[in-house]
Amino acid sequence: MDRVSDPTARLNTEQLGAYLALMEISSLLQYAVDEHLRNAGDLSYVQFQILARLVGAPDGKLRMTDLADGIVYSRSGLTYQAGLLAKRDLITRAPSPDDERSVIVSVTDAGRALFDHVLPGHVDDVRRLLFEPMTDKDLAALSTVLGRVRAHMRATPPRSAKPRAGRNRTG
Amino acid sequence: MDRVSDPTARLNTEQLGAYLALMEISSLLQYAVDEHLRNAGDLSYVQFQILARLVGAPDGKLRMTDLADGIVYSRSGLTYQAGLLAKRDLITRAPSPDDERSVIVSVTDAGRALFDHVLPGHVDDVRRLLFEPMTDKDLAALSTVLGRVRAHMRATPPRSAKPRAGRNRTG
DNA sequence: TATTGTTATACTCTATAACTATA
DNA sequence: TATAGTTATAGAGTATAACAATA
Repeated sequence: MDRVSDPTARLNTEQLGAYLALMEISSLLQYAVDEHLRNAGDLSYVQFQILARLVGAPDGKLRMTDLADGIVYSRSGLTYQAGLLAKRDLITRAPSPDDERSVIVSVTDAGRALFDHVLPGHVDDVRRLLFEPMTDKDLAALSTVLGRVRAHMRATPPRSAKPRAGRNRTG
Repeated sequence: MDRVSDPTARLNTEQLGAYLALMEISSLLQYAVDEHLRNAGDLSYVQFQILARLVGAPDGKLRMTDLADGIVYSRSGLTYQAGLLAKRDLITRAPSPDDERSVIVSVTDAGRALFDHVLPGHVDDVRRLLFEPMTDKDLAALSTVLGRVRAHMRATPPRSAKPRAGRNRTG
């Protein structure tokens, strides 16, 4: 009985609808965006995110660890994706001078060029699919809610709270 | 110049933020929900969706094609997932009497039982992560916007409009 | 010919564990 | 010991194309 939320509670009709709509929208959007990135630059969404972070970083450099944070991956998954990008000379990797354990990832000119090449279509997809049907009020409302939810999720025990014993969530 | 949307347009700061928040939220939610379904019932999200549709269908029966619609898959992907569910006796498959080409999928009692077993924790995850931080007004606003966006996406040329010649989306 | 579905196959991605090297 | 990252490996999921059968 030390649960924060009550597992016997239901979702009301409006909640259920919103949940399903959210998942459908993000799924369709992801699909569309993925396909565009693949066609336009042979990039997966994850690879695009890596490039985006690097392009937005000071000097176009970040440590592997910094890249991993927020991109959901395991470190080995990031190594794999970074390996693909490096093979195409879109990024380079070099040991950090400060901490020899760390690896500094840098976008190359080719990486920036590809990112710039792909970005307009990406943005266009998002605008066309997601924002086109919204009014300014819609956008403002959406921003408010999503911001709140994101903050809540980030503060919520990081996915599954494994350390806790006796997780009987389905009883 | 026959584009509906202008590819040179940018996303403003608020749009970009909302887009990133949406993707982060759905990603985290998907991750959490996926993990729960896996732990509680050894089900992937897709398998859960298949069961959910069947449970909600008249007589617990649907054709493969009906199942495929909306679940983003290729038909072979659906066959694969249905195969996994059938192997566990959670569904059965039989040729349709009406149209011998079609396959009718039915939930078994075991399938219903597993779905019922897993549902409360699933719902609880969604409520805890997504709806807990929302006010009633938030929910109402979100529903409105998402509903509009979903309708727009469904009406929009089904992902990538391949039939169109000369798709230069990244120029 | 078009539709429904399966199968074979190849590929991508992800996760785990073992490992190296530095702090 | 803890941290940063890689590698090996195995498994899940997906897509494509070829196929069979029915409409």
